[in-house]
Amino acid sequence: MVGTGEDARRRRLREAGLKVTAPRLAILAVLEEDRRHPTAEEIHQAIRERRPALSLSTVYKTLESFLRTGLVRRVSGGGNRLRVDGVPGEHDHAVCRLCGAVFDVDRPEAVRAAVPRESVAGMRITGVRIEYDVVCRACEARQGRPQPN
Amino acid sequence: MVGTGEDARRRRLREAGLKVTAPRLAILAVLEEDRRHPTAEEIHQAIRERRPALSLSTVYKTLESFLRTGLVRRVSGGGNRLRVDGVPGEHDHAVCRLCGAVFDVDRPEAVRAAVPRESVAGMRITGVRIEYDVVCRACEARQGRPQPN
DNA sequence: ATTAGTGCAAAAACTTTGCAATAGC
DNA sequence: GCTATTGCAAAGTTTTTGCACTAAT
Repeated sequence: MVGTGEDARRRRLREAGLKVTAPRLAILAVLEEDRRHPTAEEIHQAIRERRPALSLSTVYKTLESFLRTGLVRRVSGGGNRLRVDGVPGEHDHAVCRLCGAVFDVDRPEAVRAAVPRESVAGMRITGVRIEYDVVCRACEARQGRPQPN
Repeated sequence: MVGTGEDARRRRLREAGLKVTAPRLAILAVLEEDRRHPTAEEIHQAIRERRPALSLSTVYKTLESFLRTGLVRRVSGGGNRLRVDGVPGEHDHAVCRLCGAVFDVDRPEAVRAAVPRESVAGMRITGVRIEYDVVCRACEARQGRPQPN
């Protein structure tokens, strides 16, 4: 187990070679708690309630450093906005093609076993992302009036 | 075989319920020929050489209609820019984490067999996207070595 | 003490929209 | 002829940048 408290967050940051700062701890905490894979803007909003000083630009810079050091991975999610997944562990995502919501789904053992991990087409693999396009339940229910996108 | 000539393109458009127009044929042709999964801007540039009137806004509108009718599928590619794949057939993508280049890779039989196709977490699947994060050869050569992570 | 990280404002990049003109069916 | 599609310009979003300041190591 990795642990979910602030201590664990400090450790994760240090291990990634990043300085431990309040914005980073806060962003990491939001990513752990909010499993909807919030956009930069959403993270910013969530933290601003308690820390009004946090700037959106810091959120972007922080996500960039998290991405660069592998602390989080990118998720396509809805539209073209930046979304990341901060929860470690091999799992995949289902993205609603109508509303853009992102859901965690776990990776079946058979898939785990079959997917290449070392290299593909002669290039070294540093990560594998599997995404399912779906229509989520809320949108399925709302289907009478499909949303233009 | 699907065919790669203009006739085939006309047919694909009609079957998707879209009117056959010059911009659409041109965009479809670029997507077939340029396997780098060009961004909207790149498609625009490529076509402008021969058809200066084409507007970037038409490229976006067209890609949106292709996406909506399933003529192309979305690829995450580098950054958050819109990139699509217009080549039918089940294949996946390797995305260079440094330069954002996208390469087609085929889906091994074992993966094909293992990946869920019907539903996931109770939601109906309409498509599955598998993406490998890699460092492409050009970047590997340019950087000395990929970033440890 | 050093250097990475932050916040602000401004700029850049990317995408969408409104509308009149045009072309496909 | 009717309607979808186009092209342009303008507006809207999202992300990046420069820089002076602050805080972590």
